[in-house]
Amino acid sequence: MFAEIDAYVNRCLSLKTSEMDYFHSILQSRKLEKKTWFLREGEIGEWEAYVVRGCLRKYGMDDDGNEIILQFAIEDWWVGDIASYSLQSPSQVYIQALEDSELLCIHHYDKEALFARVPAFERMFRLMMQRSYIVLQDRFVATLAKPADERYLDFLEKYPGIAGRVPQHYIASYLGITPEFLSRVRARMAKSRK
Amino acid sequence: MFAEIDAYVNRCLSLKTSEMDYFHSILQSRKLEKKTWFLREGEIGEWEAYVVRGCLRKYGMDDDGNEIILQFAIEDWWVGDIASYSLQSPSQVYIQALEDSELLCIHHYDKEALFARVPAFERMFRLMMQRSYIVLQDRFVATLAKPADERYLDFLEKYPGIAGRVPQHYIASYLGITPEFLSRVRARMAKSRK
DNA sequence: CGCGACGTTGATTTGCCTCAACGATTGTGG
DNA sequence: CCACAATCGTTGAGGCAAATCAACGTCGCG
Repeated sequence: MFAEIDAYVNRCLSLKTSEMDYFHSILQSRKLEKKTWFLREGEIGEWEAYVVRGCLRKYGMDDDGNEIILQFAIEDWWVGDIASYSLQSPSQVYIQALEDSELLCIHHYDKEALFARVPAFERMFRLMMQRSYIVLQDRFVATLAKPADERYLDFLEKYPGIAGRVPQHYIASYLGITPEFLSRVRARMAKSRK
Repeated sequence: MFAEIDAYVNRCLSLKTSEMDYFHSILQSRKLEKKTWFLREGEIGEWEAYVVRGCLRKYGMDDDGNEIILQFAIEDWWVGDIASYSLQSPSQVYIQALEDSELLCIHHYDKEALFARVPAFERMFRLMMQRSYIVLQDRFVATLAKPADERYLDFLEKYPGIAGRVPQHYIASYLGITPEFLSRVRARMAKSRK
């Protein structure tokens, strides 16, 4: 049950058994059915989750009611609304399972207690935030600087595991384009490859 | 000399005098003249900087040679290329002073040593990364979801201190539009306000 | 079977870009 | 202190990438 997350932790830290045991003791296992929500807009993001199995999406709504996908989370990723979680303020995003999923969840309070008791975990979550930031910045630059077809190819290359796993219109949203336009991009690409 | 950064630290941590002294001992004061670079593309980002006084911009280049502004850094902000700094790999961005500036710089190795000696600093930099991530995510969503004129108004409201301080075409770049288009946006707004 | 979720395609529109020319301001060397 | 060059902002004409709106085919599934 803890095999995957332990490997994740050990990639960043080296801990005593007792510290690892404490970490395990605050994790809560949870199963999430396809199409159910882990977090809804307006709720306080009290939980952060490590994905053991499955696939989720984090998304927000713009003023016209269009969804904007902020993140896909598959195995070995963390997902949560950092803004809401850290400020304990109402969330502006939704987090929803796209497949039946298995999570290990950590509560805000338990995380703070964890930091107090095993400060090394500050490091793990710092490194996690750093990686998230780098990924987001790359994506931001690409969205401004590259046309949609290149961004689509980049996505296929970077996340081959996700592309075949989620509906196409979610990928369009992740890329910052409409489903219709992604369809045209693909049609154009298929034609030019012949 | 350390007044501002000490206040920054004390907002996150409470430290002993000896720990603070050690922190001071690894900081290196540096002045940067207007239009000179703190970091250039291709260099390794060995330094991270706290801005005591002045104003800098961090920017990348797209394939057509257009600049994309990733961040403005004024007083009480940190600036550095996290990707290059944490991976010690060649930077893809430039960091340049827009005014004569005064920085407190910390070297990659000294930061690691600091973490080893005073683990509480992991917390400070974790919180810093979190805030940066939240800001970037907001900006990303706005760039996808809102038209340029709204983003411009948001910017004026959010960073009144920056808007009057840097050339307009840098703000355009920050907003993800061309200088010409920002000029038109402003013209339109001035007309409709009459 | 019938219905909803999904992808495709066509016609039209639009937000923003490109290129180009032009004043105004700033800064700088002689 | 002036002359000249950058730098900066504005404006116009034309173009393009992507959005919008709408219709239609196709699956998977209760």
